[in-house]
Formats: sequence, structure tokens, C-alpha cells
Amino acid sequence: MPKMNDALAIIKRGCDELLIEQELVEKLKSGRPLRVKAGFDPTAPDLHLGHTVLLNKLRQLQELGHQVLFLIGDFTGMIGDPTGKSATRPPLTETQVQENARSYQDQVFKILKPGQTEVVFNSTWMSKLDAAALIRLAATHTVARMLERDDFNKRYKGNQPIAIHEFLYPLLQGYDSVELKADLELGGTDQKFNLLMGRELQKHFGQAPQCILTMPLLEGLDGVNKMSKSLGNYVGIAESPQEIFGKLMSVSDVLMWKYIELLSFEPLDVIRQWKSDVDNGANPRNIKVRFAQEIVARFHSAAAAELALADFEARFQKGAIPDDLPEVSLQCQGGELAIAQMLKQAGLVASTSEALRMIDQGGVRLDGEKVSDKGLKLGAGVVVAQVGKRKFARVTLYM
RNA sequence: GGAGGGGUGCCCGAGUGGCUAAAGGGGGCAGACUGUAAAUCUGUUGGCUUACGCCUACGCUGGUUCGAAUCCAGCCCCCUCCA
Repeated sequence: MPKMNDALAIIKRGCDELLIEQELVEKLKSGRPLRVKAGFDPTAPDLHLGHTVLLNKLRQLQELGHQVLFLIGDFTGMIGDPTGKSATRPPLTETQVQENARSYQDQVFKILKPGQTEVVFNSTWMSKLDAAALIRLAATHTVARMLERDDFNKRYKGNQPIAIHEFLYPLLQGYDSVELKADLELGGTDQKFNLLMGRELQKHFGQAPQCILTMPLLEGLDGVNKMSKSLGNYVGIAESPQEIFGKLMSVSDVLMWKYIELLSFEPLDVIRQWKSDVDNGANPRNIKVRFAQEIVARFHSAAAAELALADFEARFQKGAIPDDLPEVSLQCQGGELAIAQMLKQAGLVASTSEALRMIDQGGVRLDGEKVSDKGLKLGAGVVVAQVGKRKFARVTLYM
């Protein structure tokens, strides 16, 4: 095991905040594997790069010999919406939760070591909490304390509704730490309040309080919101090499550095060198290419990263059509199919109205040729259809 | 329980009887320029349509009217203050 200072440096790299460092040092000194908790929502089984910021950190902790408690918040997920921000989400059924959990694990073990990961569900203990226990839990904190949470505070001041059960969520999350006897909990910076709740409740129940490590939130491709599937600004780890590469190339120069900081495994002094190169006139694009290849290689392979770059250059610098097109077969009744229908049925546009609009705007190509005739009819055969710069499909029309 | 304010398109927000598929902004999308970057410019942004046009839409339900996002009634939801 590395020396204490090295271990601490690894743990702290890229993190937002570590509370309380001295306590963690004491725990590390004990030499025993620490119980490291991280909670996940059971709703979104498609992992993206935003999740990997935290997962990478968990992996590093495993490499230092610690045990990860991968908590799936199935109980809270079955009740409903904890953030209040989003529209009330439909409660998940038990089977859905189980399915999601399984697919979670498949993806998570691309990063975590299965041997040092314990997957736990909070319904195991939550479903046994009765009303009296819940009230005792609720009695440990005041409304004023709850309103300190940034999210609640903003909504309260902004005259937005806060439902009572939302106050219960931080308590329940904190109680998970009690049940798990966590030594350390990881979460995004937005989770700080909830993580602190865990500390307080552990103390209340006579346990040593967990330490807290918060990781910065990774912004999505838009550079504004946090990366999330529902906002569509994400890079999924299960996506194709071309997709991952392309999405990362579309990241702005400013945002690129945040991505590199949080996602790259390159040593910090290498990253500093890149920055100074760019300051001295190097094209940021080249750094971006390197970084994008690193990420593709991580989830696919080095060879795939090379291919992704070659494909990217062929497509965007030479205007070639990619070779991994989605294949679509459509029937054309009566021997022909209107162009707008074809684009819609091929999934390239959401509606025929949109298809017609795209044609008007010069964004539609068939076999590389721009289409300007909205009334175009297609007969049986195979065409490569393109809408905009990114959407392609090889469409087979049959009678 | 009482009093008041409010619910408009992806979001914010204007609109108090016809000129409203609904101003303006944001975001998105497409095009130009590029490094699938930024900035800028142009167009576009409910659905069905080659087009003409038609249909659906302003919390819900019903009503008044030749005509309703706009007026009336009931209901649902949100916020504020008082208790």
C-alpha cells in the first residue's frame, strides 16, 4: 500500500472537497479497508461520462485497498421524485428496479473491481422502517436546517413549492450511511448537504461519522447544465467509438479543459504542459483529439480510437459518408415513397413537417446530393440519406 | 378556515372578443464561415401536406357569441398573507 501522503494525494486529485481530512487520515492509519459508500438513482441505467467522474474515484479507492458499497436507491426511487425540479416521475416497479440495477452493474464493472464492490439496495432496511421510526428520524432535524440546503433555499425564496416528503429524502439518504456504517461517502458537489446528513445521523446513532468526498459535476456538452441523459447533453460509455469521439470533439475549447481535468488519467504535469502549449499558439483541436482518443480507448480499444479519428477526418474534413450507418428497410407502397415520409420513417426527422423544413433549408442529402425538391418520390433501391451534419441512414426501399 | 395573486408553445414571457399557430427573449435545429471549437450572419422552430389548404393548441369541463387564450360557471393545481 502506498504511503499515507501518496494515498491522500490520489484520493484528493480532482475532488471538490474532502471533509474532514484529518478524520480520514486517522481512518487510513488504522490500515483496515474502509467502507466507501456511493449512492445511485435506480432510474437511469445508461451510464455516461458524468457518472464516471465518481466511478473513477471509487476505482482509485479500490486500488488503495478499500471496499466500495454501491448503493442503489431503490426505495427512494419507488417513492418518487427527490429533486422536485423535474416533473413527478412515475414510480418504478420492483421488477423495473431490478432490471435497471442489473444493467447498472454490467456497465459499472467496466470501471469498478467486482471483488471489492458490494451492491446494496436501500429498500432492504428502508422497507422495515415504520412510521414511528420515521418520525424519530424526522425529529432529529429542524425545518430551518433543511432550508439551508441550497436547492430548498432557492425554491423557498423563489416561491416554488417544496413538498414535505422532500425533507425526508436527505434524512433517508443519511440513514443509509448509518445502516452501512460507512467510513467515507462520495457524491457530486450538489450532494454535499445529503452527505453531511449522513455524518449527523451517524453521530446521532453513536457511530463515528463518515468522511465526505465531493466531486465536481461534469457539465454536459452544452457547457451549461450538468451532464444528464434527459437533457441529451451526455456522452454514454456504451456508445460507439465514432459517437464518443465526435461528441467530445464538439466540446468547446473552454469546456474541454474541465473535461480533461475530470476525465483524463494523464498526469497533472502533462495536462499543465498542454495548457501552456495552447497558450503559446498550439491548436486546441489537437489536444482535444488526443483526449477524445484516450476516452475512446478506455471504453473500447486503442485500435478503435485510431479508427474513430480516421473516420472523423474522412467524414468532416473530406465530407465522406461514414461506413457504420444505421440500416433501415422501408416498404414503399405503390412503388414509390415521398422523400418526407422516407426521412420520417427512417427516424432521421421527427415529423414530415420537419423533413420539409430541412429540405427547404438545404440540410437533406441523398447519396451526397443535396435535395431541393420537396415533392421528390423515391422508387425501390438503396440510398444513403443524410439530415444535417450528423444524422445518416442507409435506407433500403422495397416494394 | 379567510383574503389576494396566478396557471400561455421546450423554457421565460407578452397578449383582455376577430388582424393569434399566438409578440419578444432564451434554447434547439438547418445553412454560411470554421477546428463538428468560439464569435458572427441567415433561416427555421405544433401536426398532416409538392402546393392550395386542413386539423390540433393557451390548466380541465361546460356555457355565452357569427367568432374565445381573451367573457361567464364549476372544478383541479400553484404562490403569498392572515389564522
